[in-house]
Amino acid sequence: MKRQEIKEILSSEAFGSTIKVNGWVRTKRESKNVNFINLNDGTVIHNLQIVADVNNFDENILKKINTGAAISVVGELAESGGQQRVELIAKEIEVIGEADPDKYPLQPKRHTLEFLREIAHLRMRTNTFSAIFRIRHAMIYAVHTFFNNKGFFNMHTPIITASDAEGAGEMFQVTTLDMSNPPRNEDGSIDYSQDFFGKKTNLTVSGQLEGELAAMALSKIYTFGPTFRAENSNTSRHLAEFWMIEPEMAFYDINDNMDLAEEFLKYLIQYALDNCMDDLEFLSQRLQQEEKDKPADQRSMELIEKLRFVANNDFIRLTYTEAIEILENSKHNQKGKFQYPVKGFGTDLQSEHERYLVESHFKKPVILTGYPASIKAFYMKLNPDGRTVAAMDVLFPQIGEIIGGSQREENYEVLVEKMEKMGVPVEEMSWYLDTRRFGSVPHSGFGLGFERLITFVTGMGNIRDVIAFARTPKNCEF
RNA sequence: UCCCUAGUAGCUCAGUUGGUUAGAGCGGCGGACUGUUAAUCCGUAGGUCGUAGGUUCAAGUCCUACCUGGGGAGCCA
Repeated sequence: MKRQEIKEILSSEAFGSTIKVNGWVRTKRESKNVNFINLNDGTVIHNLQIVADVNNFDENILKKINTGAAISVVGELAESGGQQRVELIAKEIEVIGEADPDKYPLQPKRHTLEFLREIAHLRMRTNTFSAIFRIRHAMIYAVHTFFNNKGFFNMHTPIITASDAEGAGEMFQVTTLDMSNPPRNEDGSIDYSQDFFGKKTNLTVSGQLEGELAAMALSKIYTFGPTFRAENSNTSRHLAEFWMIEPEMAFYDINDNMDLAEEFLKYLIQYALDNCMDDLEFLSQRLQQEEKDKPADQRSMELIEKLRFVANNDFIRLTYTEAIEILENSKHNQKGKFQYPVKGFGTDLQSEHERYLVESHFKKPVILTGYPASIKAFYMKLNPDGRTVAAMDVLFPQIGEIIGGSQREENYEVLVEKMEKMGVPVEEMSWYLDTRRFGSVPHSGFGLGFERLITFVTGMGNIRDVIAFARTPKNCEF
């Protein structure tokens, strides 16, 4: 008999028909005459209630039906008199895999996210994490759908790279050399000519530079791949291994770039609202339980309301210079409430400043542009004023920078000059500079941290809870 | 990497100014009862108090170092 998935069973009208279902036991309630088993197979957040008449089953089988056990049930679909619409009256039950209740860590009780993080191999079996990973899948699908609909081409850019000039952070080295006895040059330095690729190599910190090469041929491309940063970052919004989406578009200026970024984010959020409502409602309820313990002024907007708000309202766009002005004139600053006082053009914006703009001043997502050239990467296009660049950061409440991007410097001479000024090795990058030598055009792109998006959409507080197995400093379990 | 904070039963926590045999709730197990909803009620087992040193007649409690978790900062997506 073919197994049916709980998602379809729960919307079925075929009362009286005999069906088979497989899944994992969430809870069992024992009565004198019947046992109630809540079964979940991960296809949907809701459980199917199995009703087992104790007189029809061997006591030893019922005893093995504990929280976490995998079972297969054949039974008759029936209307339920309880909280659920349908239930399954069991005729046959097979215990496929037992779960010793004395040892199985997930018991029917509230667990903290910190504890569940330690048992990440089992936490997908909880409502919270199964919801998160279903939403994560939907967002992956939505990313590809969005770009495909717009005529973008997906590029797989290299994971291993010899370029250490991307300037996006510390890199993980990739080597096959014997670490305890590496070959050495006469001066004592390591001889990488004997390494696998004949040179020093690392894991990629960004696919952008290769993405630019592709955009100079295919017009509009995007990458969606793993990204590795060996920064010693211990925060709720950083991972050493994460997934990044990087579109790159020829003939797009900074305004086209902003339009795309805003449309993209709204599309993704709307997609979640249209396709993941069951899971979002569950996560929302979970969050509201948590919020109950907080003082009223620290509570955040309800999850679904927040997502609708972002999907339906225009983002605020302003320049760095305007932002500095707002911050300088704010009562917050004049009362000295910023830990880092705002002192005119050139000061790098701190988290507290970004949060003030997004969460207190505008209460909306903000796109900041026109940053001082001195605090941004070499490849960003220099504005006519000669001191700012066409950079853009999209700032979201709670998570801060969700997108970072820019129009790229397409002028060969200007780019080389900036590289030399910032210590980027020009000769090693000649392949990159070729795009500016031959048929150079204005172009733009940005990077979206996928897990930061998922953090926002699910309302989770820690980025380690929206990736299956988080890699962070001193942590590479599973 | 820096600042703050925590580590006591499977989980979440309490444990007074250092003072006898270390407590609760949840979960587990046993039983009662019941078409139940994380069922309810009664009973029961379960702890090298993060690790290593130190102070003291006496340390879960005080001191030092280290490890790990959490919050914040920097770096960024």
